[in-house]
Amino acid sequence: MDKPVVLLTGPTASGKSALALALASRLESAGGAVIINADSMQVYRELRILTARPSAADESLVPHRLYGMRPADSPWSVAAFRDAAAREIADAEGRGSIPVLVGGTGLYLKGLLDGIAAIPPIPDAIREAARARLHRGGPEALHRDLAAHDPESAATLRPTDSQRLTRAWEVLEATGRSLSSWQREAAAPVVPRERCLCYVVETERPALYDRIDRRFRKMIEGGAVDEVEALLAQGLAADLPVMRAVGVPQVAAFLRAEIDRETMIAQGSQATRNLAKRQLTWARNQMSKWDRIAQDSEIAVEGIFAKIRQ
RNA sequence: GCGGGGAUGCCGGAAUUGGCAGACGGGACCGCCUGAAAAGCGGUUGAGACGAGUUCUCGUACGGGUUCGAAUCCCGUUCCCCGCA
Repeated sequence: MDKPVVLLTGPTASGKSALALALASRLESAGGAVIINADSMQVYRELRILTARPSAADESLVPHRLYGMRPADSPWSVAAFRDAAAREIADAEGRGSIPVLVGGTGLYLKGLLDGIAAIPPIPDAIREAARARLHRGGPEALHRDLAAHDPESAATLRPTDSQRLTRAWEVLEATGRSLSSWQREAAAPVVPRERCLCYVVETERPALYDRIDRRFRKMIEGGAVDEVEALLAQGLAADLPVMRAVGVPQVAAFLRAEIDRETMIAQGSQATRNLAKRQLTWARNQMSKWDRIAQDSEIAVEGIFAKIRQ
């Protein structure tokens, strides 16, 4: 029988990475494991501290893939992840290792299990034109324009949802087809669900929020400000995904002397808690069938290990 | 002690200067999610009651008063801030 693929998720600061590391170490005797990043921000090379990426020491213990391999000016995406993860999973299995995908980006994991519409890449010029249109007329105007040319997609989007409206517009412009029609087509899963062992790390919310607060402060004390300063020194476009990583806007405001250090820490912690809240909502509703595992690594690791040996 | 200013949901703060208190923002909670997802977006949120909704009662530090009507005006009390002693 095929070896399983392990998927591990949970809110930020829930201890996913440590759990993955413990599990991968435990799997040494069973052919080994490869940890594959399913997080939208830990891919960016420039942000190790702020994204709580596994340390170099951790990476030396067990093979880690898709971490810090993307320069800040090259946007990652769910489609890029799907393709890269498919390669990494196949590669790991080719060597008899068990792929362990870890990350808090629910959409990426969904893309892996359910697939994603086969929309071709959109040329940069069209993407930029769509954004320019948004900035010129605002989301309501974009919604009206979209409704005139693609009523089906427009009907599914709120006039305030600037991001999805822009996406629908650029897809229509580039492909001549409605985003809705693309999304109606059956998408191909990367891994069949039957082969996956899917886990959500369970957390107590007050304790999680507390851990988030302490961790963000520690990030700042541990060099996050320098990290962002170096990133900003590259003079990249402000709308790149990496610029929206939790902490980057807050540290940037501090560097511009708009807020003081404590305000930066308070706002960064707050943004992280807001993220965790959204991740919890996603897990509760989109991953309701996934197994829940305790934060305690020993128990969790043994539970997953036993399941793999079956 | 004297003079001046202030006290409004969990928080910051609105309220045409006597006319629907709590706008707007934040937080919290609930939810949406197909190539930016650590993103983007929606809902609820003063308290209580019942027949459960276009319902009723209470509610702007506390106690009185004026008025058809008070967060707003008057008197007293408490606390906070600023200035002077």
